[in-house]
Amino acid sequence: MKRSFKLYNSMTRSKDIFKTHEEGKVGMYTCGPTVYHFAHIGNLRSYIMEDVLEKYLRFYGYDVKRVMNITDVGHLSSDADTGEDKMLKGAKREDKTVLEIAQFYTDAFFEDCKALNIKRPDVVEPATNLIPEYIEMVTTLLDKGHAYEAGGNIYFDTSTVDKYYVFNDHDEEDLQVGVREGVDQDNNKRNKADFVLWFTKSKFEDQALKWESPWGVGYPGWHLECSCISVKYLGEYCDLHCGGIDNAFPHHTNEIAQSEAYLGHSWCDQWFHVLHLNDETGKMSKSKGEFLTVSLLKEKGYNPVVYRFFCLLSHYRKSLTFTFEGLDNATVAYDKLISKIAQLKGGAEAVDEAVLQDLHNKFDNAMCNDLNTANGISVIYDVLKAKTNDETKLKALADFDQVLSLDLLEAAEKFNLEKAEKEANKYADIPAEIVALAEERTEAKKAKNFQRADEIRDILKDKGYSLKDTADGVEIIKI
RNA sequence: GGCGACAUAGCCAAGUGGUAAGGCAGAGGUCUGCAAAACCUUUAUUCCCCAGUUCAAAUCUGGGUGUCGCCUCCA
Repeated sequence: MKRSFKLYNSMTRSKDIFKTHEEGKVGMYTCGPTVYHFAHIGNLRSYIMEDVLEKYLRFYGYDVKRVMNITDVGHLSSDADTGEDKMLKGAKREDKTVLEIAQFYTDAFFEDCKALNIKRPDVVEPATNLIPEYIEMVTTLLDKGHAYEAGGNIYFDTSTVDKYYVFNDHDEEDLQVGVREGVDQDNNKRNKADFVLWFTKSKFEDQALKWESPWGVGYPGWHLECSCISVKYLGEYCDLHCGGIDNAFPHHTNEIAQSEAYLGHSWCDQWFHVLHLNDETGKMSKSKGEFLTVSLLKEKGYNPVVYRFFCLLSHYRKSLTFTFEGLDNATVAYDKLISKIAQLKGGAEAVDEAVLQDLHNKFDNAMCNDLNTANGISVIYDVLKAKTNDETKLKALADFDQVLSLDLLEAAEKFNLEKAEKEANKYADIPAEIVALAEERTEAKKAKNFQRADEIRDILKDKGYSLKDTADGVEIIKI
């Protein structure tokens, strides 16, 4: 019997049984990055968890179509006249054109994803590719009376939808405008929560990207792209929409309002939000200046996959504090895990199907309970401890790794290769004199002349080498 | 000011009414001359605090406290 997949839904605020509009098929939308700078590892936490979600849906048996946008235009820090365009800011910072910036950071983003074993979505669409679709949506919203023109811009009128605050019980009066520094009130708005669909009166003299529209030359507002890209590739119904928790309001709230107003029916009922990665000072944020990237982790000698492991060790719906101590902890745990897997010898025996099924169920049980990756990982330890043959264990690990993507088998194989190579060249960089002494010590040990053995160890220590007896002989380490 | 989430050992973390998973670190042991590695065993009478419901609460309810997030940069 197939287990039902329970997933927390931010819209209902409860763990619900996952459902789709079309049997067996999932249309999944992910809010992609704004490509004005490198992604930091906090951004990537969301993409890692969404990747696990996507892979689990496939593991479960769904046919998944996943769509992601790339925000390369229109993401302003505010609708008011002081708002900055993030892309433009990035371009200025690096003395490049907006398009160069977009291309560079899009490529960088997918490189980071690759390092973290995040699969590229089936469809990746830059926002600037769908201008005609945006114009069509805004036109329809104006025709239906959901939008209005004021002060040169087109706004969405949030008072025209039945329920605007879908994720929380905000009271319009209690919303504070300008909580953040640098955000001012826009007096063109009829309601506090109204948002811009299309800018025609460009606030930026040097705005690089502008398009003709029925309302004059301008550019789209930020929220429009996700609605249009989703409708274009997934049709009128989106089964599952993902993103970081900070996007729930206003971004996702606005997407829902405009999409439903445009389509005339409900659009997406299931929302998956990943909580933030914090550092010791709070939320990790690009605007604070310093932020951690994948390449920085690599520079410091960390394996990016270990960061993925670190993320999977905790639940996506809990904020996670990043510390290097925590990452070190994860590194040790990961390396131990890999060295244990490396000792498994496959191929000799037949897979024990009953045990394999049992392990599979255990893993599936953890994952179908709101994607409990921490429990999923502890099933890896269950596999290693299971009373069964190595072939069955390897099969089970390969099974889980379709979802976890922790390189369990690949890293183990690499571990063994490196071990063999190290064994073959173990004395390559060691002077012959030292090797001779080490061998003499081994002989002394065999002859139970421990005094001489320790003496040689001391001599070698003075010369800058330490000895470690291993199962395969003696290892000489340069200090 | 409003809205929301979270609080479990030295650290990370699971747990969704039936008597506290797992990992890291620590302790003890086995094995090796000693180390190291490996393996085995062990580590929370109690889950932020105070009431309440119940035969039974980390789990449910009410009230506190603390931390974090959102309220037009963010994932």
